[in-house]
Amino acid sequence: MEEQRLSRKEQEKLWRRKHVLSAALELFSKKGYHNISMRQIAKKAEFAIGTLYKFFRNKEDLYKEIVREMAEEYHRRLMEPLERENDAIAAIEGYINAKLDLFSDHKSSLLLYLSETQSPSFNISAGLDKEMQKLYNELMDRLAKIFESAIKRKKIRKRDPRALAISLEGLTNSFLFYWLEKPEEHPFEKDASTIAEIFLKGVSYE
Amino acid sequence: MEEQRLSRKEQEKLWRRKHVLSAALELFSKKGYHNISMRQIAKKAEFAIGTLYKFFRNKEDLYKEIVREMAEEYHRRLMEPLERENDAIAAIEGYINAKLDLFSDHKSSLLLYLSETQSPSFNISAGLDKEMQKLYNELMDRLAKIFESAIKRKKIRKRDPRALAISLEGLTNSFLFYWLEKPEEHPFEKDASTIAEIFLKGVSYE
Amino acid sequence: MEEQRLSRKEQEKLWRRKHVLSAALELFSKKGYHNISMRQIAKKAEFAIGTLYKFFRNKEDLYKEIVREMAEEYHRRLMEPLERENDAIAAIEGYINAKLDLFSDHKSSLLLYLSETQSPSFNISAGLDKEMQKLYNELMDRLAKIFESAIKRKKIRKRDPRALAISLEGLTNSFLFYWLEKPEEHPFEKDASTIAEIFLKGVSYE
Amino acid sequence: MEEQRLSRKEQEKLWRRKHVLSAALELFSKKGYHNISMRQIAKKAEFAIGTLYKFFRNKEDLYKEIVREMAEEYHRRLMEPLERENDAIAAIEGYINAKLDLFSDHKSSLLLYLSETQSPSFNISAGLDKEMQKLYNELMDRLAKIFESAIKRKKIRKRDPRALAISLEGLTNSFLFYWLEKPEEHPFEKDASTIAEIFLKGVSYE
DNA sequence: CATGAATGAGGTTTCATTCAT
DNA sequence: TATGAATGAAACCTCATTCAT
Repeated sequence: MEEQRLSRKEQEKLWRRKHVLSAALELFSKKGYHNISMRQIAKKAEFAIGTLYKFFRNKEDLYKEIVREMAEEYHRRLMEPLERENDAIAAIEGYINAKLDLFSDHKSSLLLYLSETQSPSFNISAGLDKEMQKLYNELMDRLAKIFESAIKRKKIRKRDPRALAISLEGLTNSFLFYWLEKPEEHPFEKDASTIAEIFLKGVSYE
Repeated sequence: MEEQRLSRKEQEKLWRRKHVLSAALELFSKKGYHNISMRQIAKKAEFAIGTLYKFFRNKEDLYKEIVREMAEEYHRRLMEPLERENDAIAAIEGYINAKLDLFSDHKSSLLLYLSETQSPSFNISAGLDKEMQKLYNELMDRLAKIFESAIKRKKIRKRDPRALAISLEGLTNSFLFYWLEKPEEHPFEKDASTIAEIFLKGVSYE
Repeated sequence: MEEQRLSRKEQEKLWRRKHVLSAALELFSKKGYHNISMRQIAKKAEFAIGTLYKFFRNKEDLYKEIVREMAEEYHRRLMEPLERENDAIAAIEGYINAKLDLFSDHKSSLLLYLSETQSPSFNISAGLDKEMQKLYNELMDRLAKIFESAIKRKKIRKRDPRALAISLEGLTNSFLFYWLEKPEEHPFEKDASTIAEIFLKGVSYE
Repeated sequence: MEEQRLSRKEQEKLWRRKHVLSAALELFSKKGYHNISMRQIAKKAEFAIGTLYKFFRNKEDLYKEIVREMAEEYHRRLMEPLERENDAIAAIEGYINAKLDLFSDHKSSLLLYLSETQSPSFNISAGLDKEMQKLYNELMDRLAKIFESAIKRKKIRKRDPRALAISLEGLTNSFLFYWLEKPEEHPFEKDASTIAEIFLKGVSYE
């Protein structure tokens, strides 16, 4: 609807911008920010270097945009089950599933994402920290709220809801990392239910 | 004792080398490998650039050495409680405590360590991967073995020991990261016992 | 004609490349490869350093290209009279003349050329040796063949044709070097005929 | 006799100096001035770097000393037959023989020598030129004088004696270079007599 | 006196960014 | 508007030379 307002030219520009972002993401996530040059991005995106600078003020901006978009997509996909499901257990299972899907879809770009969300200290995105933190906090708050209500309804044992949220994050991350790094090993079922079971058994009332 | 064998000169050289490593660590962990120049390291270490190259073949070598030393210290400190304690529960509590101490002592350098152990794909330490993986696997194996025996002795519920090891890793990491990033917030007791309780309650019989 | 195919841009690029080569040649032949920096070449060619690297992968490549072009020109100019003239004597006289012209035109660059053809052991152009040797051998073979046929036709005394070729090389080089180093001295006529006479009287029948 | 005046210490110093020169010569003649570092020379000579600087003011000085000594030895050895022999023909044959011996003895270091004598323009030995030129001119003068007297005695045809000297230089150099670069090929007898015959037949009466 | 650790100027090379076309 | 050649700052690294021991 509202995008109708954009002229064809603006539409095209937007589309080209996306194209550049996607090319850059692929390269960055394979080799890292510092090992990819603007020339390489330009080549992959099939634009001239100068054109990239029409879309982004500089390399850092281009990078920030990638991280921002990634963060937003991830946030959207992880929030969705948490907001859709009424039942706490279902919400958590949905969340774990969404995270697993995310990891499967974006294996390599994930490292980029995590290096940004988990170690804001020495990354490129100065100034992005706050935005990212905001999204992350939203997610954690939402998780905490779900735990809080589940505790009230005696679905899970009484514990600090924030601590539970952190726990869930930790569990999912560690399993997903493990699977990411060792795609071949199968000591146990490699799907969301493994994590869900461990977490839920751990926190549930008998 | 055995270090008596080193001449004063050798001792001094070793000390100077350590001095450079420590200066570099501080810089790298604050800004990352690519954002720190040899000139900056030289300045911080109060040596001439050329001197750094007496100690390390090149920048990459210097970096690898840092990561290697860090990894070895961390491994040592985390393994220690696991090998000292006979009781599974005590071992795990000891492990969590050791990890907390580690995080407190080496806040910033830790990010360097984790960026190496957790995302070997686009880091600098080509060839260091295997060493690091070996240490990490040793740790995980040791944890798994402890869980295995605890399960046999019915101390904790039957689950895949490897999965338990991964879980513990995830839980500790997420809490410690959380505390690292938000040193001011105290939604719950910020010590090892919080994690230990969550983990152990989750996995224990009744 | 065929160069019409090159676009104006390509033409200009080629021209600029030549310009760099010529600036570098002048510097190298005055001070030698190791005593000339890329910065100096850039300055002389009135380009930024970075621009040099658009034309040549690195300093060595730039140097090799100079030597290669020089060798090819020299080869062309020296071969020409040998292939044009049917008469052995005329061919030799033509060759000596061509060499004299060459020396006059390219005084300084010649030392570069000779330091490459005559002492392939410790020069920069590893890998260029073979090419240069090939050209040089072609020339010597051609000279030898001319002598062979002249001997058959009893134009010159019977001797090993290869030895005669080497002799001619030696004579011409020594005179030309002599003239190059002492442009002012005139103990005898300073032109091709001096060498030709010495050589031909030496080898001819009566 | 006169060296008795030198104390043992001075003798030793002199001896050590020679040792350094010889080590450096070996290295320089294999790889060239710019590809050999003071460290390498120190190592080969089994001295500390600092010690080299007791003997020579700097790298260039060390190099000049090598070239100077080399030039003096060569000069001595080439002059000797020219001054010993009374007969022009014998003197020339002796000279060619001496040159051949020289080339055989000092194959590699010769390139160093020739790069200095033949292309004084871009070498390291700034200021050495004059000395070298003096020695070289002495040699050429002596050769010229011999030719002059031989012409007077009708041993060889009338020609400019200087030109004959240059010719002899050229012939010997070209053959010796040829043999140096292609030690395996034998198109003709590879000894002094080949050159002597060519030269003498070329210039002689009859 | 001999040593070699330390120095730092200066070399080569890369690459984000600009701007004339 | 899109281009990519040109730019030059700044990176890594070497090595002749010095000087405290």
